[in-house]
Amino acid sequence: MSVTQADWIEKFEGLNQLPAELKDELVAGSRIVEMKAGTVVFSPGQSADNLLLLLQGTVRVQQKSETGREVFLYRVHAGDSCVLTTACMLAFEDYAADGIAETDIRAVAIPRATFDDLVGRSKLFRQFVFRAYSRRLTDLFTLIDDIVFQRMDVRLAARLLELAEDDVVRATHQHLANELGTAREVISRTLAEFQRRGWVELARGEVRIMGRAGLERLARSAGVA
Amino acid sequence: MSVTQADWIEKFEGLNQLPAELKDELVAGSRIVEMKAGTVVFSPGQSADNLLLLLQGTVRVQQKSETGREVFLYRVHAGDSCVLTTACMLAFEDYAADGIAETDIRAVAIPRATFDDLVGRSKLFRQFVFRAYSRRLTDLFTLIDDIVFQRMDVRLAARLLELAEDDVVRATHQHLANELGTAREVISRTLAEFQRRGWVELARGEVRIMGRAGLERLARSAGVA
DNA sequence: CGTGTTGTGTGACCAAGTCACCGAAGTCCG
DNA sequence: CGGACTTCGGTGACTTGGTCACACAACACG
Repeated sequence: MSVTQADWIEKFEGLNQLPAELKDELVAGSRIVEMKAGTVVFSPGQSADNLLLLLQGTVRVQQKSETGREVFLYRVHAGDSCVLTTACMLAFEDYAADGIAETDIRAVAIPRATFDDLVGRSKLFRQFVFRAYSRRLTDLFTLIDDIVFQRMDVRLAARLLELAEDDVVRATHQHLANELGTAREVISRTLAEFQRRGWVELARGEVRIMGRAGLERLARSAGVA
Repeated sequence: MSVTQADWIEKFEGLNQLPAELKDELVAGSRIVEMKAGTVVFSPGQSADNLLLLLQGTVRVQQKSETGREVFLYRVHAGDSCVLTTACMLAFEDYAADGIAETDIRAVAIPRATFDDLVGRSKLFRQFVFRAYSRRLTDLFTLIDDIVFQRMDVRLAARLLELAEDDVVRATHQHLANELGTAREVISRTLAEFQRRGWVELARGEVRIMGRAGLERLARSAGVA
């Protein structure tokens, strides 16, 4: 098992340059966890005792609004910035968002003690943590920017391209609406318009992309003055 | 001078409990800076070499959108969370927002080296930094929530109450529009409505609050189901 | 006292969110 | 198979918010 254990650390740019001694400590002090799709990975009120690094799957981070609706905040993919509960770890005060596994996931759980120790001892590890953190912040900035200034059709086009696998997006209109923080009807109407233009074909629970070109042109028409 | 220098550290809950030795190092390794109202405190592309702790005044943090307009992100007050450029310090990649002094300000500048050293050595200092950071995050979450779900009149009412000094808000409609990420016309219309209800009186460049009660009731009607 | 400049008011129009409701497509049984 | 139920998508009427164009009032300054 120690082979697979030692393995994951190399996947994280920023961690793979740690001195061997710290790598060992990190590997020894953490364990690998698996969760089913749909699991609530973390939620407000539940203090996070572990920092999670996502190895496989995706986690959706959202906030339940006071009005009961949800706001999609960001999505954590395996491999990219990956630090999931940094915020959660650091949040001594309540963390307002919760995270839900969208797929089955595998992650490395680093206990708070190990985490804190490493932050204290390694400049590289600090950089890793801080960088992930600041990426989250910039993501939120651009999200706000999008929400405030971007037209829905543009945002939807972009999101469809992001979510597509083999030019197919498996999601109900309601799901898409949640992702973009809007109403189902708006999505339905916009998709209908896309269909009218021949860019997509619609079926229950899925959107087939027929003309990437059109969607891409619209999506890129973002900040064009 | 060392008296006033040593003084500021006590103002920050979280720092004032540091062991004397580290306090000395922090004081020795930092300096106090002053800036005029209107100064750009930090901006994208300009790597922040100092962590700033705000002692006096307020700084407005905003993002210039690609479309040229501005989004107000948050405001840093002296005394409260205070960590201004944490994000900036940590942002090895580009920090997308910029900060502008709204008033004349005084701040403590902690060079990156000192900062990093302290983060490495003191658990308390780490907590201080992380807590400030997570507060920023939660602020952004609630901001997003507001933008997506809250009506403009509610948000405007709340903001007026926040900004009022002696029941007077000195700001043009354009300023208020920027704060809330909306258009001037919307503010004008909403204020006109408030005036019709006898809650405010309008004059060029200022809003006088005549009936706090009404505004407060509206502002609190937030997440009421 | 004219002449810009800046702040505010207004109407027309479009984009987006809300509400109410319907029908179509799946699901689950007996 | 057929009916009952649930989920998903479509649609029209209406409200709120954002955009555009333009008029005018308040101030600033020579």
